[in-house]
Amino acid sequence: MAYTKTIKPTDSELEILQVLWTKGLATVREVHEELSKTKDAGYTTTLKLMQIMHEKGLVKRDDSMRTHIYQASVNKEKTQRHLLNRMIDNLFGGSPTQLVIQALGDDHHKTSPEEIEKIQALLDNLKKQ
Amino acid sequence: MAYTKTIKPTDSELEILQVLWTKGLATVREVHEELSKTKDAGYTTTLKLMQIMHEKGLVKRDDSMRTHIYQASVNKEKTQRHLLNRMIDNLFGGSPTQLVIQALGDDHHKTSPEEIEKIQALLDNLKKQ
DNA sequence: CCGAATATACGACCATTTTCGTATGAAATT
DNA sequence: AATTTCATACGAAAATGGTCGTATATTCGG
Repeated sequence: MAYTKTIKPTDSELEILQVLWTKGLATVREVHEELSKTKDAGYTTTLKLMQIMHEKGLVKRDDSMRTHIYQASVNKEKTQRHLLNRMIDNLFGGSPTQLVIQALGDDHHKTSPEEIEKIQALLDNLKKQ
Repeated sequence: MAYTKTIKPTDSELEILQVLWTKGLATVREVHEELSKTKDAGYTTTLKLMQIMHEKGLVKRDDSMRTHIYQASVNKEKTQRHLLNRMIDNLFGGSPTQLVIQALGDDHHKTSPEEIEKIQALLDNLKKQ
């Protein structure tokens, strides 16, 4: 579908998608409660945001009841890869390797030995193909 | 310095920074020519953008001559890591491993065997520390 | 059955980003 | 010297994102 070409959720939309990806189905109130833990915005703000996301096709909703039920309509992994590709092109000159190097060689999110093993296993797999 | 905390270049600013990181020093016209290859915007648009970036401290400039000479004032790698960290937190639940997995297991930018070797070497190094 | 609570819709405001037109002056061309 | 070219500065429109107030309708508790 063509929509993958144009996924460009804003930061706020991404926060909402995160919640929906975790919960699967959720009402505006549920999403809002979740966001309230880390963010400070009014209920109608969240509502409006989700309405706009619905117009854009980022979320689906069941509005057959008074309280609408939302869910993400974009796939989590696909969205992640899409935004990652954008970043690779815009910021790393098209080289995923450069991105990986920066991601791993950083001390803010330091990578544990177990995770290193995991990535190495993935690389071994990739090489065999 | 505190400025690393607030690096948040817009997409347009990032395009300009890319050019400056590559060229080192450049005039507005040079940056604009470069951008014109892939983008369609007027000269004064690029100029204005770069003036704003100067106000924000994203670029430095030598204005002792009629034609000003610009250069990036933010470090490339530092900016990359900063934006990457934002993405890790916002989109990958704080796990750089998840990001790396998505980046490598993608077929749009496929990773060559040489690059895999390079990453593996990096990982071996990381493990030793 | 009535008031309080809760849900959606919608319009409007404000800040930021991106866009460009135009003014002005310096330099180069003829 | 006059004209064209090219550079910066600046103002302001247009687009976008985020915020919320208020109107209206539905549901629920007493």
